[in-house]
Formats: sequence, structure tokens, C-alpha cells
Amino acid sequence: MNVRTVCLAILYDGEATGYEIRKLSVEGEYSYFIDASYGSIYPALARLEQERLVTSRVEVQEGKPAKKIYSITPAGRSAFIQSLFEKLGEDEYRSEFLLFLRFASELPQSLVEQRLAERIVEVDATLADFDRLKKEHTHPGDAWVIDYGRTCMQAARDYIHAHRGKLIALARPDTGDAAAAE
Amino acid sequence: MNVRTVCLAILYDGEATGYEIRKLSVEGEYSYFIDASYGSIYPALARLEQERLVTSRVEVQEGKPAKKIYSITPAGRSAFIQSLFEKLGEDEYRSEFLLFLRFASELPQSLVEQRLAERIVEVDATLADFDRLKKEHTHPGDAWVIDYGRTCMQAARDYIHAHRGKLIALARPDTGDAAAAE
DNA sequence: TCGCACATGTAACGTGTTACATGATTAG
DNA sequence: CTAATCATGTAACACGTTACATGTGCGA
Repeated sequence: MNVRTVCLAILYDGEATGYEIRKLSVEGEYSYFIDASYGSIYPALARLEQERLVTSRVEVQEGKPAKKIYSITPAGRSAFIQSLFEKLGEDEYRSEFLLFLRFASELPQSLVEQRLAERIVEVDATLADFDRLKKEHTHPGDAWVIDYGRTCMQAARDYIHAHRGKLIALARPDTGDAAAAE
Repeated sequence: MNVRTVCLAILYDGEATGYEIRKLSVEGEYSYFIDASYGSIYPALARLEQERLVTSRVEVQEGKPAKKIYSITPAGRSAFIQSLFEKLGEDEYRSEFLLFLRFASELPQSLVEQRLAERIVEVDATLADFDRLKKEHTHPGDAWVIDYGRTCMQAARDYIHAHRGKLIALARPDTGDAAAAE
């Protein structure tokens, strides 16, 4: 899933500027799909405009920089939907956190304990964010997808909570200093 | 989490060749962390050797190409563990499947139904793979991490199974042809 | 005999990030 | 007065993938 596709998906639901798309992709509902920067969004939108899949109009504002508002064209809509018919890319999950936990036996107990506690707090925050998102959702499929994410997150949270003791027991008892390597 | 770090993690548990590392990262237990190709692994190993974090020896074989077996050095071990003390990168999850489902209302019922069914089969295969992995695991933290993955996958599977009807109901009734794009 | 498994490596290419350039307004 | 928000865009860089180059032995 590239920035291009995400731009089309966002514009499918309504107009937006590059600035807004970036915000959605970092903080909004799309942050669970991608995390795009300006350096990728602006060129992607320019290319989509060249290909006539989106159009733009400039809105001058007083006190603020001019906005370039993008809209999806009928061709853009059908290209996007068409892409959903084609073979989808595989889901991918990358977790440095899990790599860290895998090496719990080589790490100090206090660090493992701290990271597990932090993670529970983070997951709870994400769970709360899902609730906010659910209130704001516009798309009919949104609620389903948000609840899917919610269910997985909740399972992760419960697992960590229930089994963290086992991992902490595996870790190296603290020695006062933080020498754990070797 | 880059290829470099994954190479160190794999070599932490024992010697391996670039060829084997790639296999582990694509089919093996590391495939849940990364999916690296030769084009990234060989240069990464060469660089790690330059930095003295790994060493290599060549093993000539009859009938097969010579192997270059890499081992981690004490400096490599401590550099890797040290990296786990530093702030970890965030987990990331990218799913074209969820993007697809979000647009269920724009897609034909039969396609949505098919993709959901396929996904259940895939998740079941992954679940079975976790069981295989658990039998083969060497690391003490492995079992915990595998069960974590298992728990999340199981929750995803159950959710899809229980709620798929809702999404299918949202989709466009089939018309015979596959015209769903506006 | 066709293609896969073994095995290493490079070059071209794609895609995205970070940092830079620019600049007014507003909230603390 | 300082930092953040709004707003667009480019250039340098990092990192990874795909395809190419090379070659043997084995099973279907």
C-alpha cells in the first residue's frame, strides 16, 4: 500500500489538501494504514493530477498560506475501486517491541518490566483513540474495521497483562548497574 | 527494524549464511519481523564484517557452491543488546486487506465474501505455522512471543468469523457482471 | 529435460524520509 | 519572544527490491 493509493482512498470520501492528508495519515484514521510525510504526499498528488485521477483548485486565504484543494475525478474513483479488485498486497507487521521481548533473557528485569508496563499504557491509549475514531467515522465500512482493530488490540493487551510475569521471570535479575550484554 | 539488526538477532542464536538468513526472514520465525531479500542481506553482512560485529569463514562443499558462514563477535553481541536498551522504533501494521474492507460498500458482495473466506483460511495456516515454530524454538523468549502472535491472530480470526455477515450485507448485491466502480 | 535448491553477489531502480526553503498568524 | 500551526514544495539521502550474472546437482 503506497502513498498514492492512500491519497486516492482519502480523497474518495471528500476533498482535502496535501497538508490535511498528511495529518490524517499520521494522527487520523489512516495512521493505522500508513505514516506518510510531505515529501511523499506532495509529489504523489502532483502525479495523480497529471494522470487526471484528481483535480485541484487553489483557495487563497487571508493570514494563512494559500491552500491547494484536491478532489478525486470519476476516473480516479474507478481506478481506485479497480485496484481493490486486483490481488491485494500482504498484510505486514513489524515489531521491534517483540524482537526486544524475544531477548528478554538477555536483558535486565527492570527494563523488561518497564517496557511491558509502557506498552500496556500505549495500547490503552490506542484503544481510547479507536473510540474517538468510531464517533467520527463517515464510511459504512469504518465501524467494522475499527472494531476489528479494537478486538486485536484488546487481545494483545489482555495477553501482555496476563503473561508478563513469565517474561519478567526469564529476564536477568537487576544488579544495580545496567550491564546485561554478554 | 532494519535488515542489519535482524542479521545480528539471527546470528545471536548461532552461525548462519546469507542464504539461510534470507530463508529465515522469508519462511522462518523471522518472517513475522521482516521479509528481506538477498540484495539487502549480503551487503548488510559485508558491512557488519567491516565493523567487526561479525566474522566469516568459507566452507567449500562438493557439488554445491561454497558457503560463507557468519558468526557474531562479542562486540556484535554487545552492540545488539545495547541497541535493545535504546528507544525502540514503533510497531507498524499495514494492511491492504483492511483498506479493501473499509470500502466494502463500493464492492460486489461476492468479492467481499470471497476475500473474507480466503482470509480465514490464511489465518488458520498462520496459526498452524505458529505451532510448528513453537516446536522448533530455541530461545526462551520465543514461546512467549509466539503465543502473543497466536493470541492476536486467533482474536482476528474469531472476529472475522463472527462479524463477516455485517460486511457482506453492506456490499453491493451482485449484478452478474463485476461493475462496481461508479 | 525442465526447473528447483543450493549459494553469492552487484546494478538499476523504486519509494519514502529528513532536512531545507519560505513566511504570516496566533497562542502561551 | 518563542513555539506551534498553517501551507507547499524540493533536494539529498537512506533503505530496500528486482533483475541480472554464474554455476552444479538432483528429482520429477
